[in-house]
Amino acid sequence: MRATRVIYVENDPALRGIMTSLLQDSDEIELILATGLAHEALDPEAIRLADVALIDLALGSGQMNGIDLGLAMRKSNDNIGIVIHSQYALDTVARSVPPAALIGWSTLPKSGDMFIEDVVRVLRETAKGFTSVPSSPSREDRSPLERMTMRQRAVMGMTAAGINPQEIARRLAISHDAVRQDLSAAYRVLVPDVQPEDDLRLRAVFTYLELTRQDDAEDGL
Amino acid sequence: MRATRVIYVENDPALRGIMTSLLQDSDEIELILATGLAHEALDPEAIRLADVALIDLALGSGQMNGIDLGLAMRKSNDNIGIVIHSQYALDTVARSVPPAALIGWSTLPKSGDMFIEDVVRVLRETAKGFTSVPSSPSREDRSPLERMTMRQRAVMGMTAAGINPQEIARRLAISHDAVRQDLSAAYRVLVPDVQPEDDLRLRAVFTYLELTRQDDAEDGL
DNA sequence: CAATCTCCCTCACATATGTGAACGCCGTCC
DNA sequence: GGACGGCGTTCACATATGTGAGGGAGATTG
Repeated sequence: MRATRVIYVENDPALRGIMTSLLQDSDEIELILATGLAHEALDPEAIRLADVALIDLALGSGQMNGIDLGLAMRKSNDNIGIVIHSQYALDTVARSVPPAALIGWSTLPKSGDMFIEDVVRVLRETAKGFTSVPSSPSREDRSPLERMTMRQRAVMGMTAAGINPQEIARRLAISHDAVRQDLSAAYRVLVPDVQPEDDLRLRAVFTYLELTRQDDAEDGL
Repeated sequence: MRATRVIYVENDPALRGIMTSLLQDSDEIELILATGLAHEALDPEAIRLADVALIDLALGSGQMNGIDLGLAMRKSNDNIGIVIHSQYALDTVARSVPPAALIGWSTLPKSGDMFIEDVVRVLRETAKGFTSVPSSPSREDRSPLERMTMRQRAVMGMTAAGINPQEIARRLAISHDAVRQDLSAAYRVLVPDVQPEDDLRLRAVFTYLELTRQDDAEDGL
């Protein structure tokens, strides 16, 4: 089995140095390019040779982000694997990359206790076309609050404060009908399984308060 | 007026037998459960149906006392009346029951010359929410909760639990119209100064929860 | 560009809600 | 006894509420 050829793009020189030497020590990896500059990583020749690119998500000001860089590299090599390396916000990958182009994309958290073996494994599997992007808040499994629009949240918030729909309409400068539509939509999200004995508005307010209270608690962490 | 539904808990089989037959003879009383065992009296279904419980204070060794049993029954039915029956130490009721939970509690001395009519009267009044323990608040300065009928509290309690009026009507076996009247009356007490921007039902529920939560806090004192 | 999506808006309609009015039923108080 | 007050019940009626249907603007995809 030949070594997996890797392009490595990392903004931070210290981290780049460490990872570079670790990758060079591995005989499953052939590091063909390591750089901190996006435009250096866009060398078509290198990209065509590479099996996979390990790219920092935040490449610093004045440079494109790692996702855009990965997409750009795909133009020179349809089948290059892209591993996005970041400390946080790895779910932006799932949101930013068109689903059809997502084959062969992975994310790799920058954690303090990472092992080079794991990095190597992710690189090799992504090079083979495996996709492991964290199931991001897409569609079904977003939290109820995330599944509501800004204005639906505003309307629910005011309702939960005991303000009636007409006053909400006045304060938000929208029609009474619009408020009721927002409420209705919010109910669907907050009370997905309405029981015949439920007081819909109260149930919705209770779940809403529960959810926002939980958020407050998380703010403190 | 329909018969007052009673749960009777008395340790002493002899007394229980006599009282049971006396209560059964009264057509103002419907005895739905008579037992000497606290755990039998904790049947949630019976408690929910009952208007009032007549409970011996000293239920014998190995059982909780009548006050604790009464408090426990309140967990299945917030608004059940509790009449504590005892030969002595009736003032422990006032000391043991949190003041705000004391609505609808009465004491009944076990005297040799008691008339069944008196028992019936105490049961019926306690069922209606009347409180007759040593320190009963005067009519003038009653808390909002005390200014509500027992049934209004029941209706508000269920509303605050997110149950809609038709289901409340079904569970309390009263008409939908009656529920709405009770709600309306409760709103007047709980939200004395309605602002034009208020959502009346939500405001009332919030004050109600506030008031009953205060009761919970006093439990810890 | 056309096809979708998403959000927002309006309209219509079936119910639900809040409340005044009026009556019946007890108890209480002269 | 009669007047009275509180509670429960029912009725009527003006609004409020919840939701389906459908249309429009703007962004995204193919």
